[in-house]
Amino acid sequence: MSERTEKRTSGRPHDPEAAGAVKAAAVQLVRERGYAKVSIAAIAAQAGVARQTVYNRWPSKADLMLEAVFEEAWTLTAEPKPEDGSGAAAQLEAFLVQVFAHLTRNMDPVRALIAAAQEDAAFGAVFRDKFVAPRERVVTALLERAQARGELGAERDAAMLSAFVHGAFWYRMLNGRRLDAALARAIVAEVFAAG
Amino acid sequence: MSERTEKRTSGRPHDPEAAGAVKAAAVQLVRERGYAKVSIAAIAAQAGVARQTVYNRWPSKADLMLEAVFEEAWTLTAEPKPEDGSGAAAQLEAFLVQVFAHLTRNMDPVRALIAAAQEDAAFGAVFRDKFVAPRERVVTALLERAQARGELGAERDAAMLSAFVHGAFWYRMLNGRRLDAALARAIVAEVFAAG
Amino acid sequence: MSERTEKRTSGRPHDPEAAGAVKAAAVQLVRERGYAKVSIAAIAAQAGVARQTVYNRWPSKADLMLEAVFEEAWTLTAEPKPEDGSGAAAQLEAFLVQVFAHLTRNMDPVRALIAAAQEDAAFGAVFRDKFVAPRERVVTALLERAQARGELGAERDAAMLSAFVHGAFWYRMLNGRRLDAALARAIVAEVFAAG
Amino acid sequence: MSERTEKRTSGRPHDPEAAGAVKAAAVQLVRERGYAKVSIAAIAAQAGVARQTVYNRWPSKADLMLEAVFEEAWTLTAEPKPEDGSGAAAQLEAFLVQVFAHLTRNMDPVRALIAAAQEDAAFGAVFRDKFVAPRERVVTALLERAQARGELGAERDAAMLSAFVHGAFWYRMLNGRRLDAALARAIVAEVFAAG
DNA sequence: GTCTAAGCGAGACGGTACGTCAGGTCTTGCT
DNA sequence: AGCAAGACCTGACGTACCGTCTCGCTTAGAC
Repeated sequence: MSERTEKRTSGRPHDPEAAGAVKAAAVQLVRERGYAKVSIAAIAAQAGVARQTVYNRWPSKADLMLEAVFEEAWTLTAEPKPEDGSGAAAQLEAFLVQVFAHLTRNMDPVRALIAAAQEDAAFGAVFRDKFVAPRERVVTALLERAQARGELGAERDAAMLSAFVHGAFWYRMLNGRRLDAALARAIVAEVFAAG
Repeated sequence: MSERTEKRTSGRPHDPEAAGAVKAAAVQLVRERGYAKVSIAAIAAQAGVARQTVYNRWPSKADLMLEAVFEEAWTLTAEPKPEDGSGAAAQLEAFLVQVFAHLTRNMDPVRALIAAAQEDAAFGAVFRDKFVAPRERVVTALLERAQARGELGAERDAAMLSAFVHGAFWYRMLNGRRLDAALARAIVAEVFAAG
Repeated sequence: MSERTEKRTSGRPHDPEAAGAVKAAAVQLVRERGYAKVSIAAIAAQAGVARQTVYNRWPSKADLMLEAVFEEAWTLTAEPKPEDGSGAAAQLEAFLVQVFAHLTRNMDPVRALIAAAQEDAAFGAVFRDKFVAPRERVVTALLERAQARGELGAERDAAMLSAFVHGAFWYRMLNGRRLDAALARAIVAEVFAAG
Repeated sequence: MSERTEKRTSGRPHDPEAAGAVKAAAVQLVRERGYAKVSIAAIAAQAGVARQTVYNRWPSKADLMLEAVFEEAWTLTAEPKPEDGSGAAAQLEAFLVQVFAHLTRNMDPVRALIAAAQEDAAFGAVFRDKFVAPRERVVTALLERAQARGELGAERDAAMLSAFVHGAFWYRMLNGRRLDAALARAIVAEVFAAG
């Protein structure tokens, strides 16, 4: 995620294990106690690392969390949907099921990250660029393909519908409800309700 | 908002000015600096009130904020939509315009409250009961009336559509976009797209 | 102890039980927890009395304590030593044994009062007038009678010796040692050592 | 006073100036306002140091005071009395004059420390070990040497006399009287009165 | 028998200080 | 030059008391 291209010429290199240990500790502790109750000191201690080492790499707890939680998600959902012959509705449902599964496993950290994005504008921008926007684009592209193939009315606003879709499960998630297959189905049904 | 039925039988009564001053100070400071950068001490100082007085009445900054920001909103949106002869689409749009106006004026505190609801489960429950659920019910009821009058397909899921509607502007708001009349129009258009 | 001569003409009279309950609660709590850890609120609660009622009667915790602890001691030691025919040494020893018994029973409150007298000059003055000076005078008078009867050298400084005597057991007490009959005997022995 | 034998192997070392500044500020403020009216926050501010830094090093105000006030006194009185050929009475008087001078300069902090020792048993123990006991031993040793040289009756109880001596000026000091050369002379006179 | 002054239980109020915690920076010696 | 360790400054937290102040309610002696 942070392939810093500038080569540093001298000095001790970054401990390759440190970053991983910190991220693992961060995710674990957040799942155990919740984001707000985890301090950087606690993460460092859990990782067996000095507190400064955390500061050396991430400017804030939220940035660390973003990297820790979404490393896996990134590769997972960034890949474009393959044209597998199924209809757009089925593709969307499959995508949502996949996303819901990941979110459900990381519910607390994700909610915490969305919260952090509200309170810190700079982090919010990074969060949207790295996490929110790509997913929104995936759905928008999917819907546009559906329109091109006549599966969705050409007069519909694909970008707005994509926001509807994400909004629907954000709203559920942020209000503490479950994200399950039934929800994915219901969302898809409403999106395609008008034929 | 706080129709406390239990009569305080004895003891010095609450200073009626203090609560108002604190809430006013809270709203003002949050608008100026943002929720996270406002301390309870600063609110108390701005209100000309002892810090303990704030703790006497509200268990947390979020609870204070909830009361401070939504006192007005409550009376505003709790009132049932009058049957004014206009169509459901127009009613929904009017409702959304009204809500958007209030949210826009209180954007930062509202985002902060949603964030707080993510980090503190107890507060989240209160927040949902007092603020989220009533608004959701207003829209659900509106859509159900629309179904009863044939303005919306009977097979649609009114509750889910209501979540769509709220989700759409939550998603926008939480990602730092404006809530304007165009959005209200677009939401209504998509909801009623399928006739 | 507080025969306020000014008669109040009207109004509800002081509750006669309140003062007693407060003093009893004060002594009990101090013996249980130590002076510093007892708040006026706790005393009032224990006495089943409003906090203000305590403030109505005593200007400070120390004043309350002084009255609570020494009501009994006052009558006990204020009475002049009877000329009972025994020698001055025996009289002094008897007096010390009596004082030690009372101090031992109220060790913690007494130490707390001496401490309070160090930290609050106004209270210190009262403490000395009401408690310290009378006891010192008793011993001084006793020693002067001893000099008059030739039991103590006329060249000795009775006032200084009295300070020696009190100093000896203050020093012991303030350093957490017991005040027992052996100490009384040793003090008397040294005072009369020079014949 | 604090020969901490454990070597700190790593980590940032204590700021050598901070501790000194804090102790100086503590002594100064106590002399100006009295112990009870000095808060840790005020000491830290006066020293130009963070409040937490004070908590880092001393568990309580009393511990800080003990170290601040008696650093000088420690070296002063811990040194054994040189055998300078003068008599025990003269030696004792010289010692008392020296002690009185130091106490007089630090009257308020010392009284506060004695008070603190009454209210906090743990601190009291430290206070006695570090401050009271050594001084008592100096006098006891002096008196025992006097006995060995026949300047003081062999039948006298040196330890008790030492307690008399200290008790005499504690009693004076704790009752707000001055500690002057006349008192030193009077104490010595009474101790050696019996020859 | 009202009136009225004062005590009382209760508890909010303006304050001050407490001790804790976290964040982020800086300074050691070691690798 | 990164690392482990840890002291440092900053600032907010929530709690505990303090002493004062209002309430509504007794409780008597004065009118």
